[in-house]
Amino acid sequence: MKTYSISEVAKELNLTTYTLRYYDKEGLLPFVERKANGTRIFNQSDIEALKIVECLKSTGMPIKEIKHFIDWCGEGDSTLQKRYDMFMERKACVEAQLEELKKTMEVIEHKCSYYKTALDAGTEDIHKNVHIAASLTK
Amino acid sequence: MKTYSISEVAKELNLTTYTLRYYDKEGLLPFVERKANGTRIFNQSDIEALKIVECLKSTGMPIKEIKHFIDWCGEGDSTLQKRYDMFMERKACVEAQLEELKKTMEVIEHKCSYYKTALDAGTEDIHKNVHIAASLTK
DNA sequence: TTAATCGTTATAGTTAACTCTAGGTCAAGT
DNA sequence: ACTTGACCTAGAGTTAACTATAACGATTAA
Repeated sequence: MKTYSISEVAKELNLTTYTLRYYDKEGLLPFVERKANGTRIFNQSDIEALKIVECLKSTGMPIKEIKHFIDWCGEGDSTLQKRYDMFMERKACVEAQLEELKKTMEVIEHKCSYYKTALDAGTEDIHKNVHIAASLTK
Repeated sequence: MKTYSISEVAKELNLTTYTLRYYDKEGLLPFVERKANGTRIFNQSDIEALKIVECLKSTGMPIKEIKHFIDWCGEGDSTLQKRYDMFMERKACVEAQLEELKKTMEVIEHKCSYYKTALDAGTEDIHKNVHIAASLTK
């Protein structure tokens, strides 16, 4: 089975070796094997697990909570409900984030067109006189 | 013209007075007026400006960069291009975030169904034997 | 008049997530 | 043999964005 060094994994996942060792220290990588001298040996499933860690992180989940999930995984079928509930909660959380981000996008797009108009006019004042301007072009 | 105290603004925007004073200290609220004794007086347009600050913050923009934008606003029409460019860049940034979040959502939803199946079966092993199971039901 | 409440500043403390340094081991190449 | 480079740990340092405290002033209700 193919194995990977810590720097290979770091490169693959766009992380640093510092970060990976930090994750390990925080208990996020209890499954990673070691050589006799202590060197970490990662395999493909370790990398897949790290991708889930990164996925949870990208939902805004703090590392301490991700550790709970990792712990549950090690406890077997008795924690299936907890893990299911966790992912359902993450789903709701991401849905809310998507909604928020869409609202943010609307504001940003409004600002883009605001500044486009101002830029074309050479002055922001164009927006102050918007009613007058509208009446003039009618 | 209606004015607002710092705690009223905090309540309205779901922030704390600490945060608002912190923003002020960081140069995000140079437009806020003061009473003779130093008390801040916010008006409606200050609140609107703060909503833009919050919008920029929700795109992941750091406070120091938001300050640049605030400074540009105070410098008038000579900075219109910079401000337009900034919002266009923010737009691209939010688009990228939306893409990322959609990918995250796919992974999370996959995990939800993974754990739903495991929960129904009472064991996670169901996924290890997925090929055998598939052949049995055929 | 005095106690509470709200405001102020300056400054210190907190938290999360890294990020780095020092000092060490070990295997490979010259 | 010795240098180079990748690995290790423990622990210190950094950064952003708050969050809290202390000490003070002004306003208001009892």
